[in-house]
Amino acid sequence: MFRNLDKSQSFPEMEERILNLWEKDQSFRKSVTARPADKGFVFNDGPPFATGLPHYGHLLAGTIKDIVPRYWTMKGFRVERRFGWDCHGLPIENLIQDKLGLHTVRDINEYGVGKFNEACRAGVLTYTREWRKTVSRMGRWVDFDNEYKTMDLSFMESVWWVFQQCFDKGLIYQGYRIQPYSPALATSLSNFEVNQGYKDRQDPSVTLTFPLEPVASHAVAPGAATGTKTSPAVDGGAATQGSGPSTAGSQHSAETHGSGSATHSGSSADGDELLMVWTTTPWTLPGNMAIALHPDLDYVLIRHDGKKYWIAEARRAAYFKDGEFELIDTKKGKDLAGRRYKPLFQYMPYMTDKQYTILMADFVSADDGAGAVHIAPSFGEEDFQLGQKEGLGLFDPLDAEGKFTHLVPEWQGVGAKDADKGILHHLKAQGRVFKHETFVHSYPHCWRTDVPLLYRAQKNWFLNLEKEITNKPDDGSAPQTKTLKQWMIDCNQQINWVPDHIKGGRFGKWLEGARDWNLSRNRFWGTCIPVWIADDGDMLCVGGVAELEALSGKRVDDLHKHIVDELVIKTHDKKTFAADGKEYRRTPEVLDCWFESGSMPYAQPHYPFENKEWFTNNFPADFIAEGLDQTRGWFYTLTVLGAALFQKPAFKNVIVNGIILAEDGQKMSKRLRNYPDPNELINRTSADAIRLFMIDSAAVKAEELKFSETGVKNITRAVLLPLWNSLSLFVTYANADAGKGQLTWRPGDAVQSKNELDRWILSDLQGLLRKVETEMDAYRLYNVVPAVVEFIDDLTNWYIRRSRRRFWKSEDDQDKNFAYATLYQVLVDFSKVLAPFLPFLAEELYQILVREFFARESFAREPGASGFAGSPIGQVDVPVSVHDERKHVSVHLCDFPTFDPKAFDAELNAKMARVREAVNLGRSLRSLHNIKNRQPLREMVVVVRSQAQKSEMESMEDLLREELNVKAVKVSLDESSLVTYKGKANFKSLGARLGKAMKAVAEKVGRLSHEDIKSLLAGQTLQLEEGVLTAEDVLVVRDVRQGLVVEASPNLTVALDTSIDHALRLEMLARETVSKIQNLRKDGGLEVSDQVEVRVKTVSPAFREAVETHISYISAEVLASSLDFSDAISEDESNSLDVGGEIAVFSVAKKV
RNA sequence: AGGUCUGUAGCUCAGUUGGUUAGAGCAUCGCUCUGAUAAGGCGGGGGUCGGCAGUUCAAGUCUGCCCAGGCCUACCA
Repeated sequence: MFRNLDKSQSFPEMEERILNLWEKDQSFRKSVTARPADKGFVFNDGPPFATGLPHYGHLLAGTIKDIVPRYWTMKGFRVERRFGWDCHGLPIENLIQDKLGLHTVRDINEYGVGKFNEACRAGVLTYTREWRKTVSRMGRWVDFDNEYKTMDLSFMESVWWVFQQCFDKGLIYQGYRIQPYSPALATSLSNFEVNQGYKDRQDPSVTLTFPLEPVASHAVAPGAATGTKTSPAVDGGAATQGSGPSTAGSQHSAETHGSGSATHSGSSADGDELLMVWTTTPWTLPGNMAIALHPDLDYVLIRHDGKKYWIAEARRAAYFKDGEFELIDTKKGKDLAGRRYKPLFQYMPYMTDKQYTILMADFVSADDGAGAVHIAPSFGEEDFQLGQKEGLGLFDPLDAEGKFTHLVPEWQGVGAKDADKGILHHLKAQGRVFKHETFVHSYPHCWRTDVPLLYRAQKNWFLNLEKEITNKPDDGSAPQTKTLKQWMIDCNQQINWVPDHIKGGRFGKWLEGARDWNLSRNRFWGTCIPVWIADDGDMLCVGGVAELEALSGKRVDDLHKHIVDELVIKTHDKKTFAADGKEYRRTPEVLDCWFESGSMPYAQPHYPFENKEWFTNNFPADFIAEGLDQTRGWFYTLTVLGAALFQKPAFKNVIVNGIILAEDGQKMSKRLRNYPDPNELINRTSADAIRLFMIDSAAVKAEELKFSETGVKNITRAVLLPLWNSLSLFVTYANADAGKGQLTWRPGDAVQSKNELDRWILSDLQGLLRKVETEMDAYRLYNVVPAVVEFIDDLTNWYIRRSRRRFWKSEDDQDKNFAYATLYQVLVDFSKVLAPFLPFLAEELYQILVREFFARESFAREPGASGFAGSPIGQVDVPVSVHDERKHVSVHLCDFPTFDPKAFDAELNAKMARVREAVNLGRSLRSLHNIKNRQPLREMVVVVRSQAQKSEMESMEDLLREELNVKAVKVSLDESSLVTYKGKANFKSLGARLGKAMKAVAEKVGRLSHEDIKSLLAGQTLQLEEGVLTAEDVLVVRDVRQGLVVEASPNLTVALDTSIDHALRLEMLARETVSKIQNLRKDGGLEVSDQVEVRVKTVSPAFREAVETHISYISAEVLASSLDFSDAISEDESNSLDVGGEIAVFSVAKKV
């Protein structure tokens, strides 16, 4: 006996039950430990932030992260899955800041870093319970009990080790980078924060003029003109290299103001040339150090209003109308290189000969402005790069709050942006402003305080991607030396990306353009940069707790900032062991928390402090799955550190999922409420359906998915319900037949059916299996659902449809045994195939068909219990604890079925496909000619294309007769009487051969006669001017001959004889009668096996004759013990039948 | 602004090394079947394959430019 299915049960309820079962049985743990420890499949889970609730994006990624490990578990691998939590970083710091009312970095420092950090620690896991609930409810098996957290001591210790590895390889350095800086918060911001604050603002748009020094003096004796300044330049340059602009500034403030008119003395004929320069940030002008031109752009010197201006030729028209100027000279940018100009201000120390000269830069364009760029290396990315290249040094006259310092006395104490006006006013007075406008552009603002950001050079810790690394191949091959970046690019080539285009596209391009990674953040709650620095600049990098304890002499059980900042390392002379007085203090920054995420493969197993051997065998990971937004995030940081430490990729396979949008195509938004709450939807529809819906979409190949509830419902209808109905049919009949006890088949018996239909569905299942294996091995999840849907269609709409009578009223017990054995086998195997995708429904199938059944069997074998055959119909209540030890407790502990070539029969599949095509053509014919299926027809003709197909089709004659309700099937090879042939050129075969003659031949082929094509089909050839035609070169088009009921496809031609005589009409009425009585049985709530007494009232002679003629057929079909005519039947809408005006009224009563 | 992905039926998407009647599912309309009933089947309508140019005997498919949308990146002065 199988458990009788509860018709009113919902899928979500079933899922809840399965969750309890898994919990009770410890199925997840068993599924892991049942597989050998030395056959691991490593899955790494990217840790989410628990500062918010899980949304559909997480559910999608979570589903992928569940399906793939479940699949490989069933393939025999041990797949450990530990959940992880990302604990550090700005999201939690911001939350806590809001909670505590701390607005700025200064506020936090005053509040106390220790208290602040402890508040972060206490608040970071707020939503973990909700996460666990939702993730589990979706059916995801992941270990929450052994979760890892990035704030764990062991995790942070491994991160230190990773940092130390990089440090020891010389990859870590300190340097400047231009960063967005919030003057209000006195801190630099991350890109993420910057992107939140873009908005339009008005800024000045100013064109300035810079007088050039005479070319002669410069060209003849460049040293002479500037000779007096050579020595301070060297000093200044050296100073700025190491310790920044402020010290340099204070040393030179007085003596360097002289460049103006004094050096401009030799005002020659050319001395009045003015270079036009455009800027939108006047506040950066006190930091101007040079002007950049593009070497290959043309610049023109023109005279206007008595003055001479240099401007990019392409920009000239934007400033000077035709006819209002006189062209004096044209030069390439490179011909102006090195010329000196008169600076606007004299605040800056003199640091290098290149200061206040024209430099060459490729980034200069003539798209707008004047084709000349003002360079302030402290205040712009490109300015900084150029400054580095040319050795300009830095000059940043702003304090921590973005206000000018004493270095710029006129505006001392004024905020940078606020100084724009004053600076412009000053320059106008000096006659240096050619044009002053205002324009609106998108500019980033501080997302917390709304003030415009400044871009300025900040000192940071970097990972050097250009540093060379030599690997240590473990396969004995020769070591190779490449830059870290090149290693990253090479490692990427070894990764299997799904979809493939990410490898060379988005990710590959990003790698090629990658720049040194800024690792430091001036924040509080994170893993600290483990570098201690002495007053003389000497650095110690600490790589673990034991090391820190040894160096500091203190016990350490937490590595957070407020703890380790207190630890001062005092060193000793290596010879005398006397304290040498050097004190090392930790550099204040914490690490970018992406560094922690990228360290996850090492930090989760606490490598190398623990699990050393395991790690050696299990790196890189086999599989990860994350969203497209991780290209610059986790995918990148994993790759950088994998390449830096081991010159290997950190993962072998990755599935990249796309963004989930709301049904309306908009982003999902809590405010707009344009999507259903995930938990509510799961409880309304089912996790299985949601899983399958998400997997059956482009979202598993990095494209976006419009989440639609209709889509989820469609999955329920296309997959869950048909499967459930199939199970229901099987259980219903198996239980009914079990009560009768005449069948020899028992669940678990091998299928030995000779029935072609049985062999076909088993073969078809093998085809599915092979497809699923192929796609899963390639991580193409999106190809699985279509194959599953197709199989379900084969199963329900052909196998079960065709087999229904075999279960229902087969007189052949042997064939019935075959049918049960086959359907049982198919359902059990199918449940295993579906298990990774539909973990709940697959489990329910398995529990009902296998585990519960065998539990009852063994229960029934106990004294006093009855066996399978003798059990009463109905559910036998067996405690779950009683089960057959030979059977796995869960489908997820089973092995994934392996493809069996012996059971796969491609020819049989093709044959069945042809028969189904014949049936479809026949159905189509009936439909087109308005002939109901219940009307039997005399004959159908099937024309096939080969002798082999003829005998094949003949062997399926019974099936065709039954399916199409025809009395006889004639299979033929000659269709001449049914269709006429026309030809169409086969471009594929002819095109390559004929080339340009193609068009002419195509036309000739179109004009070929019926006979021409017939002879081609018979194997002859046709001679044309352009060449010889064979059957292959012509696609045959079949035109149905007038007046015939014929349908043709390339493979088959089907004709129906539609003449209906009296006998056929009676048969039709008999079938209508059966159908009507069956419906009345159903409406009357009768059991499938109930006997009935039927009475009929009719005045129609045709009906009377039909019932009398086919009384035994009708009685047998409807299980009627009696069938009588009677006039004493009260008629209503429901019990009367009207076929073409012939009317009958029925009464159906259960036989007592 | 740059990079990248996407654009095919009302909707969601397939579409092989270029080959001539461009497919499927859903939706819709019509017909139909059924002791699997939260169903099932058959058929109809519905397309200038985002646009323009090019290569070719032949372009949804290849190339170039443009348009639209998404994502990532980005204050080019």
